[in-house]
Amino acid sequence: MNSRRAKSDGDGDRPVISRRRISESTIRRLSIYYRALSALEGEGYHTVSSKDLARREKLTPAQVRKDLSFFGSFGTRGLGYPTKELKTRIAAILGVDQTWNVGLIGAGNIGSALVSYKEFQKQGFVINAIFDNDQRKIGSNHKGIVISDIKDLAAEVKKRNIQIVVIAVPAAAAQQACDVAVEAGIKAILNFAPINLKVPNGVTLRTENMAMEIEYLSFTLTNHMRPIPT
Amino acid sequence: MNSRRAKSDGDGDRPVISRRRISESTIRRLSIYYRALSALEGEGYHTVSSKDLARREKLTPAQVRKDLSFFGSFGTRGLGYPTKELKTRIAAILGVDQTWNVGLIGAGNIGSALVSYKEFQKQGFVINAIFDNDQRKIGSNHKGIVISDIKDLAAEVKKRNIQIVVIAVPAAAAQQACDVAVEAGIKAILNFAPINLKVPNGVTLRTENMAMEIEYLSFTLTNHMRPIPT
DNA sequence: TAATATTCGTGAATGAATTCACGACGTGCC
DNA sequence: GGCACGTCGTGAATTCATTCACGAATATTA
Repeated sequence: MNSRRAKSDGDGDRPVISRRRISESTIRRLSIYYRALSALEGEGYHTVSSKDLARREKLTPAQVRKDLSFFGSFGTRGLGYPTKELKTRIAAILGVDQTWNVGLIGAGNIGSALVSYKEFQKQGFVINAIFDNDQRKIGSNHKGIVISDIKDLAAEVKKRNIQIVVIAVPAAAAQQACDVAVEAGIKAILNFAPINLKVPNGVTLRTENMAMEIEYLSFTLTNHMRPIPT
Repeated sequence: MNSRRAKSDGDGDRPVISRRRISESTIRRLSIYYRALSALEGEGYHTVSSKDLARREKLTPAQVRKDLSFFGSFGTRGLGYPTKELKTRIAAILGVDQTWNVGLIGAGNIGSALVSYKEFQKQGFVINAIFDNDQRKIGSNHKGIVISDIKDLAAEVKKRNIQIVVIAVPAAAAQQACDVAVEAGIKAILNFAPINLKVPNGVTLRTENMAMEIEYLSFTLTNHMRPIPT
């Protein structure tokens, strides 16, 4: 049994991110830079150096420069980066310069919290459909959004042009919810259930496992380790 | 006759960690193994091989073995790992074989959701104090827990032996909440505010940034990248 | 018991990410 | 202009993480 990783995407070879493979860490840091730049802009800074940015977010100047260099040359030697313009550029790279329609599966505790989560809205992620399979919830109004039957997900996805689905159902129901979303053609899923979901090639899945983070804390407390900052 | 060099007589079988630096990724995977083992135990497996575990969680067998080897030799050659015992061992390493008292700052949407989050309770993380600075909320009862004034945090931490604090307040108030917790002697903080908090040495901070995860999705959609599984 | 099949544990090899170090370029001052 | 200084952009060096590969130990079967 040859279990070497098959490169089975031979069919439609997409123009994968033109240049090089960008590491996950780099993308995460872009989010960090983006937030920092928003703050710096508010504080009135017109330019910012890699050193400033690094100190502010506890990174190294070299890393900031290297990360940004994957996407272009945005800085001016001797001066730094233009705050506002860099923010705009990063927004375009991350895709937060547009509005994304988000569908939420699960109208429970976490789901409800996400509907009101300001940070999502601020970045252009708009939840405009909620799905559940509980007949008592279906039809009721939640923060201005009527809760739909999950059976109607495919139809709603099409009607509302939903591009991202957030799964906030119990672990036992998560895979099924995921399958429904995939079946409807969704290519990006954010999962809050503490379980490893299976998705086909071509679908991006991110799992937000809150239990994992708190277990990390319990590990450091238990082992009296020197803490590792985020 | 021992052909291989005998283990250096010094640290032959030390169960204690701290020798080598354990990487963050390894700790995260321990959480994954722990959850997988719980499931496998429920499914009736008495033993599990690194291969099984790896396939189940989309990792490699070598990585599973390497991760576990940092903490000891738990397996039996030719057979695999004893499911139940390994689970117990990992629980001890992660510190989820005990109850942790958790204080929650912020009785808003996210805070409320966390109080009801089953996975926390299941792993022994018990929220037994809630703090807020909104006078209208203070004194009211939330799922059986009376909401306290954040001014009383230090006293409650002592009284209830709280070891972990979860911050679920708006970004603008997060650093202040964090400072109060640190001042009260808390050594482990889980932060849900989308901001980089400053903590002194000796305090472990983990930040759960949900916006960052959804931005990752928007990045992949924007750049038509090949998805990277969680 | 002996022969074969599994699977662990781990040093070595490889690969990936981070940091270093320096040339190039721009600013600001005299 | 000329000089001193600051900062970017990036190949090279380094550090860190993952995977390979194989000996040792155990299970299984005949």
